[in-house]
Amino acid sequence: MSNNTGGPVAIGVAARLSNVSAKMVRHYESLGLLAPLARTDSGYRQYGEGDIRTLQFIKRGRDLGFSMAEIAELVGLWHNRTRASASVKRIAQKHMADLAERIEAMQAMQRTLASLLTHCRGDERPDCPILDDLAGRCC
Amino acid sequence: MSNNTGGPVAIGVAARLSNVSAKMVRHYESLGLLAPLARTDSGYRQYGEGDIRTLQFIKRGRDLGFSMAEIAELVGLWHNRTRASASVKRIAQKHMADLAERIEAMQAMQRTLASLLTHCRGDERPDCPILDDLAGRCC
DNA sequence: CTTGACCTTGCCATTAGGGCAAGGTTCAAA
DNA sequence: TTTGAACCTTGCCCTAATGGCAAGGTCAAG
Repeated sequence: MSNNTGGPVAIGVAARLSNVSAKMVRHYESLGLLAPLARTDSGYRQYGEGDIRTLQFIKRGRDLGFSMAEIAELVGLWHNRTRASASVKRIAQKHMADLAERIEAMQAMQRTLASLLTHCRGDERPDCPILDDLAGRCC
Repeated sequence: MSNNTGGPVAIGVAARLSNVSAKMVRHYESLGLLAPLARTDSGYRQYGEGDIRTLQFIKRGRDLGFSMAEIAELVGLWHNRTRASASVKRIAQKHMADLAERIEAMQAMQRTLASLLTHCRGDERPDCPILDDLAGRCC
């Protein structure tokens, strides 16, 4: 069922199957996220199905905004059959909190900018409340 | 009214007055955001009031999330008395749009994570819907 | 045998800074 | 006068995740 597609593949195929660039596939390997890879006699890396699945796992984690450090932890837990799901949940909750904090900071910027934008005519004339604010509108 | 605090100051004072690290003050100079600086005989940089105001302008721009490239444009417009406020407004609107896009991407991550988190018990047991999702829950 | 697509390693660039090191300067206190 | 602290200088390395390029080796089809 799972090895019906044949043996190991080269990096280009692994990249296409995981939707990760070959460059980043090598990078993830250098970060220790992949088990030691087989090589052909000529030095080409060989990726098995487990490697492809790990790459897909990493890709999905990146798409959800996890840092590489967090993904390294998650991959470790994924490969550890005696993990506690609490460990995974803790990482995900921390990431949620990080996201919330960053979103709030950006929303605060948005609010200030929105206010400035409503006051700026945006015409040919030089007077501009946005520049006035940046220059310290209080003085 | 404006030069009542005396002449040029050294980088540490400029840094404190603008709330920018001395390191970044030098960096902004290297980016061409400051007018050519005077130096003492011994090579110390000397900052005048205009330089301090420019540093404060940059700081405020950074706090609002503008990139250095955008700030360089804004500083140029600020120093240009014949600018059109439309040019400033265009930059600010572009930045607003960028912020909105990034916020939406992060909110999408949040939604997915929130859903996964509600399904994960987070106890001692290894089964974890979060890992299942990362591993490609469809298979 | 050639050509083109693929692979290898390695280095540089990006953003907006932080940090450290080695050395020169300034000023005030002892 | 000397000394020490606090300040300044340049320059180099580090971050996170990724793109890009270059020089060279490999493989398969024509």
